[in-house]
Amino acid sequence: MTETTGTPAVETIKTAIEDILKTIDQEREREIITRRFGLYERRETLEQIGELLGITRERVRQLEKAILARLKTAAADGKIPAISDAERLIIRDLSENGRVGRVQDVANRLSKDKASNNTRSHVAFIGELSPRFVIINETDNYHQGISIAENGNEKKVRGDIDSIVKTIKNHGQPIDIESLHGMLTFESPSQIRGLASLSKKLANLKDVWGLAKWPTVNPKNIRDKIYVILAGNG
DNA sequence: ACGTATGTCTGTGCACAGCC
DNA sequence: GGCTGTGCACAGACATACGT
Repeated sequence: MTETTGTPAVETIKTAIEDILKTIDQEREREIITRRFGLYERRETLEQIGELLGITRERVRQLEKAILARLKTAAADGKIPAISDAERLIIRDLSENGRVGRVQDVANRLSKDKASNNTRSHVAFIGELSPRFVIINETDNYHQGISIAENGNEKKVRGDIDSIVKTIKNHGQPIDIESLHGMLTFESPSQIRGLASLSKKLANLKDVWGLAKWPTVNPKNIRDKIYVILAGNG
């Protein structure tokens, strides 16, 4: 296994993850967390971890829940100092980018390149533990996201995303971020951009946003692409 | 539409410690 | 010894996502 060194930000977050894991006494509990969140390798299911540990998937779920609750309390009480450096980095990044966005995009920016799966998992894990963030779980309609806690809970963020999708749908054609900002009541255009990036129903071309099914923002074949170029040239 | 994989909820049994 | 609370572990039922 080769160890590559990432950017200082990526290394800081990696160190935080290691320090958090050190606060878990039992080997078994560390295994559950690292494997469930894919902190070192790819994510594993409850079933796979249960098989490894010789317990049922349900017991793994119960343990995972209990461990996370413990870690969250410790993090909220400031008992995991290592987490604060990582928090600061993520908060700074989000503050510069609309206070909300895809976990993958945050990880990419911190990596100054396409982030590794590990780095993405690390960012998501910090987001899960820290009370300063809210994680938006991935579903059919949303990418995995991270938001500053002041933006509201997961449900609120999903509602905000939905309102942007609805506005674009009603508009009926691709629209730029500034125009959307004029039509909605979000604090900044970049917040709209961050929220919109979380929707799987939306796509953008040069910061002009539309429904993902519209070829004008999401050209799928050469005909669409030619159309977009011609339309762009008037 | 259907079967399969995965995750979640609920109820139950067992072991153990502390207390009377 | 009997009672009670707690933690651990499991099975079954159900919900949801996903692939065919």
